[in-house]
Amino acid sequence: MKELSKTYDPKDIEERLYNFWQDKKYFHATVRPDKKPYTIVIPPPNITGQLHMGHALDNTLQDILIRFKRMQGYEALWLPGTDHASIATEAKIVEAMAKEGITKEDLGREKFLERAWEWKRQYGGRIVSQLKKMGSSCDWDRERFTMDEGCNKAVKEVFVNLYKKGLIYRGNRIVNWCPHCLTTISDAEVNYEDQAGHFWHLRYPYTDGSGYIEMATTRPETMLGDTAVAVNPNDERYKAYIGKTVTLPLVGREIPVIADDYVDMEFGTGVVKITPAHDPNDFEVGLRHNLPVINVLTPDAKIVDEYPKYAGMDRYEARKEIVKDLQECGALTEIEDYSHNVGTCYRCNTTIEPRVSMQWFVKMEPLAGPAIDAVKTGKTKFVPEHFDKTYYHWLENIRDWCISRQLWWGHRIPAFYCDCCGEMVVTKEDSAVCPKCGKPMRQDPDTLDTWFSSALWPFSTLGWPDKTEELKYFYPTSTLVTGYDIIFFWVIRMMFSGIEHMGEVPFKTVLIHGLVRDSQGRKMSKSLGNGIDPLEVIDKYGADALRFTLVTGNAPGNDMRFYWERVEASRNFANKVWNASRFIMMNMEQMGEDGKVTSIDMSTLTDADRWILSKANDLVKAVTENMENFDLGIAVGKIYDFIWEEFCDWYIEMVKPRLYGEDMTSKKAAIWTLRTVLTESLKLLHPYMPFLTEEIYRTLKDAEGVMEEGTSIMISDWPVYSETFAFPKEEEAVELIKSAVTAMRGLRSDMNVPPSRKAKVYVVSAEQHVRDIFEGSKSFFAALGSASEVILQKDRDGIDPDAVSVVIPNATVFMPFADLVDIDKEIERLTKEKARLEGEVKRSTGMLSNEKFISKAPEAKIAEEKEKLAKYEAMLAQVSERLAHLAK
RNA sequence: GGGGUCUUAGCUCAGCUGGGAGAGCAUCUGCCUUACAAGCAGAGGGUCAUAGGUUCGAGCCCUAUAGGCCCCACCA
Repeated sequence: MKELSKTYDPKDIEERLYNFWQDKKYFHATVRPDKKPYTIVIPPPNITGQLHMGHALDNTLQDILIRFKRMQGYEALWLPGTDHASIATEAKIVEAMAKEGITKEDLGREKFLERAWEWKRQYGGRIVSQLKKMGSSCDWDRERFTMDEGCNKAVKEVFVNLYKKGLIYRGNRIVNWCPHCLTTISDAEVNYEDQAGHFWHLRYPYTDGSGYIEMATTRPETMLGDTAVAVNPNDERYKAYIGKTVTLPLVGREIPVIADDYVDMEFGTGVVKITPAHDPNDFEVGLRHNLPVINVLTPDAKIVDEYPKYAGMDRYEARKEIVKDLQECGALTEIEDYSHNVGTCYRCNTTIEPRVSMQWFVKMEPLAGPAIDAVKTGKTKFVPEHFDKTYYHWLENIRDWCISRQLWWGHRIPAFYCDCCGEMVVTKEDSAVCPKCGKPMRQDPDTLDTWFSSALWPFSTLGWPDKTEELKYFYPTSTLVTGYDIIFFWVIRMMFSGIEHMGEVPFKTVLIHGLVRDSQGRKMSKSLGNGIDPLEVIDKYGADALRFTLVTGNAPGNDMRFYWERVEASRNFANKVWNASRFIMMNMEQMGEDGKVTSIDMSTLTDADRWILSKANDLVKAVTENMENFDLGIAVGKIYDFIWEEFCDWYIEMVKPRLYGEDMTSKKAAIWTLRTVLTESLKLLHPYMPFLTEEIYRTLKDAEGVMEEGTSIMISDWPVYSETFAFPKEEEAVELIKSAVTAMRGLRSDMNVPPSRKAKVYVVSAEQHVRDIFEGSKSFFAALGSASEVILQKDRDGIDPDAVSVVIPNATVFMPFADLVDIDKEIERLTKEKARLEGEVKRSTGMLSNEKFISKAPEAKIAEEKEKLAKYEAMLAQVSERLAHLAK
């Protein structure tokens, strides 16, 4: 048998076991019609990314579920992969190239893509190897990439399908434009933040010279593109002016005063300048009134050449100039401080610029409806449930999704144009010939939003559009695990895509988790520099400790704070398990062949054995239920409590006298029980702490002499609750003794009697069965209660009348160490105890004499309360009697 | 403006279908007891934000209030 070190050291164990699992193909899942599938697809991390705490949490949860289900006998597939992350990746590559002094354009599309793929080869593997360090049991044979051939095929299929159905269209619309990334971004990719700005009050003169109309703007530079001034049709102040024209200062353009409901009479002067090219609302107003759209900005947000005075100026520079000029010509009347909401690019934080351009869109309304219904009818459930409200709210207010991006890294839009006649063809083919003029067509230069391919992830990774066996077997997937921050980006898009293309929801449950924050509750971020590197945690405390920390005491959907102290506590628990196992195996070894006892005559089991077996049995039931309900934090808490308190602090201590004794039958029963309970506990703990449990499990199997080359806890059977191991009577018996021990320890502590000072202990009970319980557990009762001898009696005969005592239900325990005891202190103790019991009796009596309680409460509850009352009354009587005696 | 969520021990958080308030850390007191001092045995510490309501019974359900956080939203 292997020697186990005194403390658990994860360092040399983790990599070895991970390789062992991989070599044995234990992570691999195949189509097996005889088994039920359980499927999770990983939220693919960006290839540019490094493992952070968010990944660590997300992947820990997935691994727990997949390991649990695998042990339960499901064909458990955890399908991994990475995301090409078009904007993020392209930005990084462009940045790297900038350092070499070259631009995308210098390189050209083809060469740039070569570079990008090279980048992917270089960094795509990094995040994968980091996931492996977490212990993630992904089926790496099925690893995918959102831009691999299969995903590309799926993307083209979907695009063409939706286009044919009229759900994808091309249009000249106002979109969110990032002047830094030089691409459109979707509504979901815009972050809004409050920015301090100004309100510039302007007056435009009526062309007929009849005065001025006043309004305010936060973006004076856009006035160059104004094509109207709008008022509310019901606004009495301006009714007379509707239809007149004003002359745009600096520009000299004559523009109309129009009436539109959009204008709020109450706000400002009730007049709004309309710039259709640079404001989404103004664009809408422009459409309603047929206003010209005059673009004044270049893609990188500089003033266009049409305005020579400002041409080439950056939008903010131009703002200063224009404000100055407006002031000079008297059009600017006032500057007011004003804080307003400004949209920024979620990638680079640049203030976005609404811009009118020709883009591709997905028509959302027909897709959103079925996605809403799927959750309403329970086909897909959110855990916790309340996230369905967020989901509905988003889908109910969704706007068309702009999917074209002016980037090179991504899936190219499968549309082709004829430069000759303007014909357009949408096709899955790589090239097209104009059906009208027979000339080769030019493919759309744009690529698709990254999320367009992520949306197909649950089925594209299983082979769709081909009708593969995998797709049939593993789809729909079982559980999606992700953070609440990407419900909008990803979850809803997978939902409508799955429903639309597969005819079935992509997953049955969405398990939502929160954010891992720093110890002060702040978001971990690069700019704050407060991020904790999961790899550093693994290096210092082991992957198991990290995983344990991330799930303990956390409820689904809630954020958590990261504390090193908590990792330390987790590490301590790992060490506890390690040492308990070490203790058991040391004893097995000492017993030689007898230590390998593989079967047991149940009749040789003691009350203590039955008690812990029964407790373990209960635990199996509770943990399994909790895990099936995704209450992983609760489940792991129960495992922790059981192992540390019941098993280590109680059972192992109870069993020591037997292990150190001579009675081989009793020893065997003890060893068998220890081993059985340990094995069950390890299995329950395995999804949370895979490395530790595997290492112990294999060592234990070795000690039992049943180790085979492929022996592994991860493919062992999940424990099942069994009536055979339900021992309610023994549970009760041992709980009684535990309460006696606890009471005696408390008394010794109060009286300052050290455990080394042993004493005779008398257990007095009129009831035979109580004396029997103590008789059966004498050996460990003495050990745990620091007794030199335990004497069972019906009454107090022969016991030192001044002996201190504790009262438990139906018995009094006397410890005669008179010389050590302060009688006044003892009286004080008993008086306190008496008061407590009187309180209990009062409460219980009150409840039971309440007629409404008796008539309305469930019977079991009433019976339970009656039992309690009887118990407390008996204890109270004993305490009172002791007190009366001592008072004399 | 709309929606969500939180408020429980000194700190960070659990508390699953309503039935006598829990953990970890911290604090205090004893213990190097041959698995573990990363440990063992004790102890202190809470009007479960506030006010109503439903109920035999509320930390949990309902309503309002206060404060914190988050998301969504076109007020120029």
